[in-house]
Amino acid sequence: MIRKKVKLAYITNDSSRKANYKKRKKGLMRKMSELSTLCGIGACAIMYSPYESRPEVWPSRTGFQQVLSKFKMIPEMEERKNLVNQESFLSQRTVKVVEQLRKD
Amino acid sequence: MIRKKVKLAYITNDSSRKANYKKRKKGLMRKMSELSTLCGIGACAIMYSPYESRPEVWPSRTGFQQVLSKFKMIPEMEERKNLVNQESFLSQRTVKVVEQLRKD
DNA sequence: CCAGCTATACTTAGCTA
DNA sequence: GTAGCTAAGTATAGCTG
Repeated sequence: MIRKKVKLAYITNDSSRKANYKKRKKGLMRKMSELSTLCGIGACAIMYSPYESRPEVWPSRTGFQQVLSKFKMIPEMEERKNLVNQESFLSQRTVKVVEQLRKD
Repeated sequence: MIRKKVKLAYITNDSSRKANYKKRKKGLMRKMSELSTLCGIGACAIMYSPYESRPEVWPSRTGFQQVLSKFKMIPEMEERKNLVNQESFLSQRTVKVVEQLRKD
């Protein structure tokens, strides 16, 4: 059972790649959950893969919304400061995204 | 240098919590990058914390859009199948999110 | 194909400067 | 506050059922 060093490159073998994806996705989800708990922060992630019929979303739909709703606060502050750099712009777009989600 | 076992609970000490957040956020970002490279998938994450003035977004704005644009494919398929469970509903909302982002 | 195992690779808590 | 170290602890590659 010799584990190769991770080579940071696309896994060409189909089944290996899929298996790898499933394992790492699980690990990633767990880590997000941990970070969220340990530091009391909001976070969310979306992953798309050809191996699954649906995008993978963390956290649950409810949590997803709760997290996103918090983002509203930040962009509003940025806006008041009248920042126009790319990053604040992205933040502002995120607000719009939040609004859309909250309409459900 | 005795490292305590991770207790999965909110870190009450302010500076410890912030330091922890920064470290784990970095690790999470790296893992997302790895998964994306290794498996050729699209993924994105957003993290909000009181320790930073802006939400943390992975990957870059450009990559973020590229990833989200891929989601369009899946929800459209779900829609055709006329699925109405919560998960497919979420997928459909994601489409809307994508549309919003792509207007930039 | 998926779940479980376990040795090894990687991550990171606590510390130092 | 930030950056870097290193051992304790965790994740996971390759394998097995």
